[in-house]
Amino acid sequence: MESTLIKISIVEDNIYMREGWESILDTESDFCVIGSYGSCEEAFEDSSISRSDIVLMDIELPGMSGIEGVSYIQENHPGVNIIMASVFDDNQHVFDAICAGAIGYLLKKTGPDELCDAIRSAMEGGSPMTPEIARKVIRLMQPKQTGADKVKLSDRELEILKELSTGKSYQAIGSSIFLSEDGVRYHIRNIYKKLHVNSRSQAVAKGFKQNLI
Amino acid sequence: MESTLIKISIVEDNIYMREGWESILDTESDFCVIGSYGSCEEAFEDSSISRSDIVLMDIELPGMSGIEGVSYIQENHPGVNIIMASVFDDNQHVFDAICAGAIGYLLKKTGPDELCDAIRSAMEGGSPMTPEIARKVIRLMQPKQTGADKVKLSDRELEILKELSTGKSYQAIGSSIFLSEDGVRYHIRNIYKKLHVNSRSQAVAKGFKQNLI
DNA sequence: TCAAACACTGCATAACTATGTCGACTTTAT
DNA sequence: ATAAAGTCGACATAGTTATGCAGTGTTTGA
Repeated sequence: MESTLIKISIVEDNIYMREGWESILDTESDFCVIGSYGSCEEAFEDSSISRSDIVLMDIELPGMSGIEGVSYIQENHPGVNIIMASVFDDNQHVFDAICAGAIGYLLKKTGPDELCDAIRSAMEGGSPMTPEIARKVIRLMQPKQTGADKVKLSDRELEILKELSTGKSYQAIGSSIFLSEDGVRYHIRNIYKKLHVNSRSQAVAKGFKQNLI
Repeated sequence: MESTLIKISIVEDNIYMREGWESILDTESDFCVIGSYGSCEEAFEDSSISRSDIVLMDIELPGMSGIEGVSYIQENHPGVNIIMASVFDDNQHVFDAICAGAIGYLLKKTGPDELCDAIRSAMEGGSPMTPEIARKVIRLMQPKQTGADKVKLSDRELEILKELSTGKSYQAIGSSIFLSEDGVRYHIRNIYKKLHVNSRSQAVAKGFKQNLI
């Protein structure tokens, strides 16, 4: 079912790498490389990005970085699927790229076949990643608690902690959960004790850090 | 390089499904199914989970759910890699499974070859997921902002927002960043304006929601 | 049945916060 | 060169918060 060509643009400053990709993709009958650039600035002056199905983008680029490039494309041409390619596999790069809106993340050591598979997978709604990157992504999502300082708040306390994060006063919280102002005070004291804090903002911060909110 | 057997346990209540998996895995020379159970309770009475390299676990189980099972194994036998299998591919199930500590997530429609590949990939540090699940995971990580209400805080404001989340008073913040109490007041006013809030806890909450902190 | 733990209510107060207003200096853009 | 925007210092004050102490009623377990 290769009825339509997959239109691809490439942004990569290393000319050998770029030409390597081009020749790999050009030999596939269902791919069509419609743009090839050495920097984001160069790419964004042209219109082929907006017509692309897939953009293959390097992270380390002179001038505007690949991460910034992803944000730009996301803003201006949502719908274009961006696959990042990098020699880096550290958490920060992966995290930044994904948060900026990339839907896939490959390492440059990825072989020709895997590259082609990745592009087809991205077109079919997948998110191509090397297995190691996938594991990293999973680890990034998992709450990184030691388990030692894990805290159990009661349902009532959780309810009130959520209200706290909305900035309500004792009185306002009281009326929204049908409890006296002093009742709210009582629970907030206990929340503070359990979380080892002594202010609303600290409690909210801990709540977020521990995925309670 | 199949020098060592990969030890696998299965937790799945549907007997046909379970026996299907067993027979698939048994035909592979590098796999060894060391335990097979219809529920978490049954599995945890035995010792084979702790000796497993991989646990293949259903999400929908009678009694203790697969999600709870993952948490239990994580607590008691960290190091055991758990792959969830489910007919569900909705965000909540995927998210819960991953947060509980699963390192892979397959749909039950996954074929025999993919199942075997997934297990080998998990052993090599990967995170097996169907392409659709991978996309879901990526989407879960991406901040879901409309872009309209996206806010830019200055470096100074960000610095102070972080201090706010630690519960410091105006005075304390002032001395830690070498600014007068009133200077801190000035910035906090502006943070409130930009974030459309009027309390510290609200500001901190928004800061977390928008990944500013 | 006694104690202990929990879930509140009530009250008091020092400390802190949110917010308005005025003025000064610096940087950036036009 | 003038305006606009951003960063700060000062002062005032109503309103809110953090926290201590003292009760009351209910549930749970020994």
